[in-house]
Amino acid sequence: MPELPEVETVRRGLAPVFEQATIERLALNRPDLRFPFPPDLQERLEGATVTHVGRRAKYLLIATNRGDVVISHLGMSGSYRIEAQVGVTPGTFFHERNKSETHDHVIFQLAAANGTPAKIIYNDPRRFGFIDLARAGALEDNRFLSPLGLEPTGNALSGPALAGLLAHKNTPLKAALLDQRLIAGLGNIYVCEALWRAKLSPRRMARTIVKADGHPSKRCELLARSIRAVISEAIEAGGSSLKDYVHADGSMGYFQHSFSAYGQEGQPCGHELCHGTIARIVQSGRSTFFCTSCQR
DNA sequence: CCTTGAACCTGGGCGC
DNA sequence: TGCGCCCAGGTTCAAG
Repeated sequence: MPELPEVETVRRGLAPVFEQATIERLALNRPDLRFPFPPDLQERLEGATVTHVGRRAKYLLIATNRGDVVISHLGMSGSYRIEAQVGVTPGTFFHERNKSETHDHVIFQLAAANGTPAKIIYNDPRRFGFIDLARAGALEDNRFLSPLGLEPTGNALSGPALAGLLAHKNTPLKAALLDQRLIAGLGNIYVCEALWRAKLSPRRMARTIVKADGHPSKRCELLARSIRAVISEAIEAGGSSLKDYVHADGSMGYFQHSFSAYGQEGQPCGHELCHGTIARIVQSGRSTFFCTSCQR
């Protein structure tokens, strides 16, 4: 599910509830997700107050007043939801488990501060997500965060910067853009969308959009712009809600209605004057959608 | 070091 | 209704 725009949308949904709230209790309903939970996760979080909910690439960063930072990755199917606890009847002790609750793995029970008490619940059917814990001053040393490349938000991802990243890459563009060590935050959807916008084939070797002197080609400049644009537009739209994915507040993102390539197999290419059709191929085991006519 | 492919999981959709 | 197969937003690890 979650690529950078979805994680940013989750961050924006969680921040108002999480920030300034004290974690009264942290419930772990199993010993691990993709990896075991840090052994001291509960003792370091219970009683701590959340000071900030941030994001790096596809990672949520939940900082506390004790100098700890929870590093949360949502894998393919992870999601957070908020449950305000109002009108809980003391006699109601039986609650039929619905389907989604069977994959509630982590529950942050927040203390009632200046409002109603709430729970923030991490749910993840496939359990590809994971949680790590680091000291705020040592995030650069974290095994998950330290290898990450450029954030595709803001202006860091310029044409020349992208050329520098791709100059010696002997992989198809698709694989290069998915490599989190180069650009951090893109996933299968937004790579397909960015390549479609830049009219570049996902099969093209990455280094071929860099000129011999190391300067970016026109297409490389366009690709950098396309990546920044598709990411910022998706964030504006509240991310994409595929399948059953919804935001922390239960609402749906709507960027999926703007897909030009991803999932559009057999549809006509939307580029002006192009009469091509969107095709689906498999690259390194994953679906790629692109126009075989205009994407070169 | 570089690149590719399998593995990790569950659930939904489809054809039979 | 059930079974088997394919597919899904990501990452790590082993092997070439």
